Amino acid sequence: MAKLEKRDEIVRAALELIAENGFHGAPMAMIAEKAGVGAGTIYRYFENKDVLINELYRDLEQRIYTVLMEGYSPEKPVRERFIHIGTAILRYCIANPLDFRYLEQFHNSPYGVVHRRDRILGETGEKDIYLELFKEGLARHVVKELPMVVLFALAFGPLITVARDHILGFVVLDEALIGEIITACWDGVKR
Amino acid sequence: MAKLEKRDEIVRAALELIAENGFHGAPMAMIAEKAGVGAGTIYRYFENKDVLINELYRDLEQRIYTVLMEGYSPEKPVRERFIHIGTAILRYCIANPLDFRYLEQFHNSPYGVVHRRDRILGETGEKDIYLELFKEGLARHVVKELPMVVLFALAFGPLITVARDHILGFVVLDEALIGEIITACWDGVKR
Amino acid sequence: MAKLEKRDEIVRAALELIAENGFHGAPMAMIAEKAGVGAGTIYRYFENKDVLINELYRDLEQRIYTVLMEGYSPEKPVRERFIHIGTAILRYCIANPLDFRYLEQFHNSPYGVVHRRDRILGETGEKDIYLELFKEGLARHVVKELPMVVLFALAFGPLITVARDHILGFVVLDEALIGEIITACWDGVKR
Amino acid sequence: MAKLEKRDEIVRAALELIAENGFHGAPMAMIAEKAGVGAGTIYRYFENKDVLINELYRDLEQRIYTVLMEGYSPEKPVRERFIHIGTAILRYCIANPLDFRYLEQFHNSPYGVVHRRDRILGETGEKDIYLELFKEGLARHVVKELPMVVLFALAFGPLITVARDHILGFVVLDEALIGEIITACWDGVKR
DNA sequence: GATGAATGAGCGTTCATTCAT
DNA sequence: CATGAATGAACGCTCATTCAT
Repeated sequence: MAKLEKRDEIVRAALELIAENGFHGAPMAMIAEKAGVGAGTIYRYFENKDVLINELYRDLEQRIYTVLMEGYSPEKPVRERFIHIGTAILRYCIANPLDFRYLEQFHNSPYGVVHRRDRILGETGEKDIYLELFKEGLARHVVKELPMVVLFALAFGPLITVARDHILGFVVLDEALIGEIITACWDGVKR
Repeated sequence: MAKLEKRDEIVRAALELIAENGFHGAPMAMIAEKAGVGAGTIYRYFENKDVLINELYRDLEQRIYTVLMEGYSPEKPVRERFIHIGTAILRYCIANPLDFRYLEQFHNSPYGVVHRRDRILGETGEKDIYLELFKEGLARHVVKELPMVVLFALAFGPLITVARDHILGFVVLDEALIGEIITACWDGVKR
Repeated sequence: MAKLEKRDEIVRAALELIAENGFHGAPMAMIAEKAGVGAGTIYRYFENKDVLINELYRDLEQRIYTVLMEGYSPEKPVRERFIHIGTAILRYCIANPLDFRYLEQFHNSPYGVVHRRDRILGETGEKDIYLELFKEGLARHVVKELPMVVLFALAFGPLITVARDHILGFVVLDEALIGEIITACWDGVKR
Repeated sequence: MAKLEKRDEIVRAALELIAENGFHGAPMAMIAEKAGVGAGTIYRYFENKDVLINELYRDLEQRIYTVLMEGYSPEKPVRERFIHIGTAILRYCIANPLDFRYLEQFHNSPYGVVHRRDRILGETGEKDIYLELFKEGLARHVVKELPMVVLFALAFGPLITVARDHILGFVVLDEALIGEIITACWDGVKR
């Protein structure tokens, strides 16, 4: 097994276990077993469990960013781009429930708070697409004049909630419904 | 210290520690110390940690329900009632950040999932106001024809996100902004 | 409730709980509840749990001694007296399984060892009947010339084992079988 | 320390502490300390305390069975075989007092009851030698016509009692006395 | 005298991390 | 390098005992 393969196996195992059982439901020994490596080996790739959790998050964020950007054209109107991203996010969560569950575990934990606090200055990641989008929307007077953080909440908040409800089986999101949801979010954001 | 005082002290300590550090950042011994009681004493009031967590949640839910219902008039139009509740929720979260953090910890955990699943059949609690409200809104054709769960998400999702952002200091919610946010949520929900 | 009644209630409750669940299966609080007294009250009658356990044992021993002596005539032949006592012991164990279970718990525990060690000098209690009986048996040359302790083992050992087996339901002891067992024990002891 | 050595050290420490102080006088931490290992290490070899206790019992039973069978010839007369086994048991108990004390602790505890109940159907282990022996004895009309359980009691009960008395120092069993005791047991059992 | 709420030491067990092989 | 056995601090919880009422 090559070095990168091994790291990958560890990350995959950690993702799955943490997504399904939360942070305490994923002891290092269990991650190691699932990854097919020795328990000590994990520590060659990640200084400790915290680092593993944070790097896994960063990996995931990067992966999602790439997906969201597929077919994204900055020339299109704000509304269309908004719908593109929202739809992509929802589709991704539905197609990758483990990723979504992991992100939730992460955001709702001390890790998430620290992460957010770090973001406050140098914003990076998927939020930035929204940032750019909303900046343009504000300039063109097509979105409401609200703080960026609020616009983000109006656009993103409902998506998280429905994605969770879908994964837990409380609602079934098909393409039609996804479309309606994103439109409704746009209604909340648009001027 | 009277009997009820002691129970209260335990609940307060648990709330604070769990809100700030999550469930595993709040060992029973630490809760006991913060509450100023012996470790064993907690078990006179709560059968075990799970029970403590669930009762604390129920207490909180009850308290919030009472606040939300203050000044609520079922005769008023759907829109007005929607705004009343949304505003009350946001104000509560801002005024009681520990309560809000606790609710988040709870909802994003196995406890929360069980709780939600229980709700699906015999719905009870504060959500029911929304339920009733949206049912009427659907009957009067003033809200979008979407599954109840989705309407909840559109109405509630952004509130959670902005409340968290406020508590973390990413935005300052004043009365004016609260009003604008709730109105925007209504835009997302209304037909 | 009179003072002696209360003591009695405590002893009865302790006997039952310890007999059925062993020493750890009988917390002081549970004994108190079953006895219908406050937990602290037990400590007015018994200095601590060890004392309670030992006094309970002494009570039991006394009670059994009395029963064994019923209809016992020191003038009768050694063999007849042997059979009288053996039969009485077995009947008692069958009729009072809780007492028997308690005695077993006691003997097989640090308490029992201490108790036996205390006995080594000033022997007292039910064993003494045997002691006297065997002394006479030796003098009259009707029992084997073996150390007293060994005679005791030959006479008493099988009774304990069958009593336990009866209580656990592995054999049913009726009067006929009891007679055969005691006779067999006599065969072991007699010259 | 090799792997098997460590398991052995744990078993030895547990045997000694439990034999001397009973099950609750032998906390895992104390066993670990006596064995010269960390507390967590025990759990690499035994799933939990119950498993440790049961495996230790099984080890012991196996060891004793081997000793009892040394020089045992199934062709010899019933009486001779009875004496062989009885003598071997008594010698073993005297030579290995800790083993004997452990067995007593085990038999007089919930573990022992479960074990006995298991035996009642599919009998296995050292008792079976007696079983076979007594079956033959009954067929040849050399032992009394009593239930198997009672024959066991007559043969085995006194041995337990004298072994305990020897260990506690109430009697000194030399080879001559052992011979007399076993003969006396045979007197109890034989027709 | 009687009570039972309060205590905290001690239990069995888990798991992130280390380090000899 | 990779390993996984070993570690021990920390956890949730119990219960004999005390003491204010």
